[in-house]
Amino acid sequence: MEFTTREKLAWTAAKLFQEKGYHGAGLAEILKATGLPKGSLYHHFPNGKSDLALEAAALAHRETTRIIDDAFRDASSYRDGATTLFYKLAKLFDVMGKHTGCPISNILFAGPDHDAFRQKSAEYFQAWMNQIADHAEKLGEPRASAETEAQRLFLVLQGGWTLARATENSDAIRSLPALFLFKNED
Amino acid sequence: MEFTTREKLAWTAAKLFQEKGYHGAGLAEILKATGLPKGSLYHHFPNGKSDLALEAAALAHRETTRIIDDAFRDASSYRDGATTLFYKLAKLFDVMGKHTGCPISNILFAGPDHDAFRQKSAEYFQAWMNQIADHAEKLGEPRASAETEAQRLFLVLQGGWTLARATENSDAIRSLPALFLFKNED
DNA sequence: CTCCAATTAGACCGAATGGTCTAGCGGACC
DNA sequence: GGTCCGCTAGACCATTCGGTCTAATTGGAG
Repeated sequence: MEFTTREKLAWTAAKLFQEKGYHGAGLAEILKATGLPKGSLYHHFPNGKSDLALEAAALAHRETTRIIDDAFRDASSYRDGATTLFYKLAKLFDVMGKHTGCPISNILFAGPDHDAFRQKSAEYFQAWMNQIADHAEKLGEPRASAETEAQRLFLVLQGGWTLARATENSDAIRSLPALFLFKNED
Repeated sequence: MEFTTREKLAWTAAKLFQEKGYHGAGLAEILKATGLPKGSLYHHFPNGKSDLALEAAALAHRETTRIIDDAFRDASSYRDGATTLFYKLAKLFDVMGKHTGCPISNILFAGPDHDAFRQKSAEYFQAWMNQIADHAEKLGEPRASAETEAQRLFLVLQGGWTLARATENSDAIRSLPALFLFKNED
């Protein structure tokens, strides 16, 4: 994997912020994990920690967007795609070490600039739901129903991830399809 | 409201931890909000911040337990009780200032003693789900279905609360009954 | 090779952090 | 009224925090 210095910083920060939250992860810790000196950080992110957090959140957002598209690309139905997505995310949770939370809320809810950060989180969440709704529509759901389903999926995923984190067990995420995808009309 | 010094500390800490997370809220800030000196804190909580956080989480847990019981006490059906619960929590979210997260995850996920804190969170979450399942059973649901419904309610609530926080709007919580309580079998 | 901008390197800083410690207040009890 | 003890009060401490600054290094262009 070829990472530029800037990318290395953002990825490492994203991982640590997701585990410990914005205030829980210190610059020294992030720098030590990358092996880079402080000068590099402030060269690439002139505003320091808050810039880094914003970039880390943007990175996590793009990555998640990619995972969603992957899950739905070859899906034959909305249910199929959603189930694939849950399984992909459960696997991601395991790979990340079972201690990570939702990147967006962990990075952006507790940060400084309370309002700017919070606004970004709402924007990212909405983007995910729109993206999922688009896939649902493409797979045959009427638009209104597609949007409802997308919101349901998002809500449930947040809850499942939280429970997985508390129990250190990704089964909480894997059980979501059974709980939410196969009890409803059509 | 008659508060002992210890209670005042725990309540204030709970509120600030919920808004800013364990590391986001400093002792100085908590102390300033209560008007108490540092000596009082370390008299009542010899282990300092981590003790205080544990007590704050326990407090939030008991309070939530009380709200759940209240919501289901006079309910004529599970749906009825669950709907009341969502509305009560939406109101709580508004009263708390629209910036609070789930007390348990905000206090316990990011704290020190990683494992002890995490274990407590799993314990509290499970207690809530058991409590809701008991209410569901009492209201006529078969045990297995009651447990499933309780888990569904918990997951959805976590997600709804997160979305409410991002949008600063409790409607995300108020819309949960429509999204999850009225589309299923029976 | 020379030069120059981009980047790395890390010493250094003031402020804030969680935590310790001693002094003293004030009510209960004899 | 004196003494004792639970609690309040806040000065003080070492450490860590995010952030700044200057010097060394690197790599490409001429």
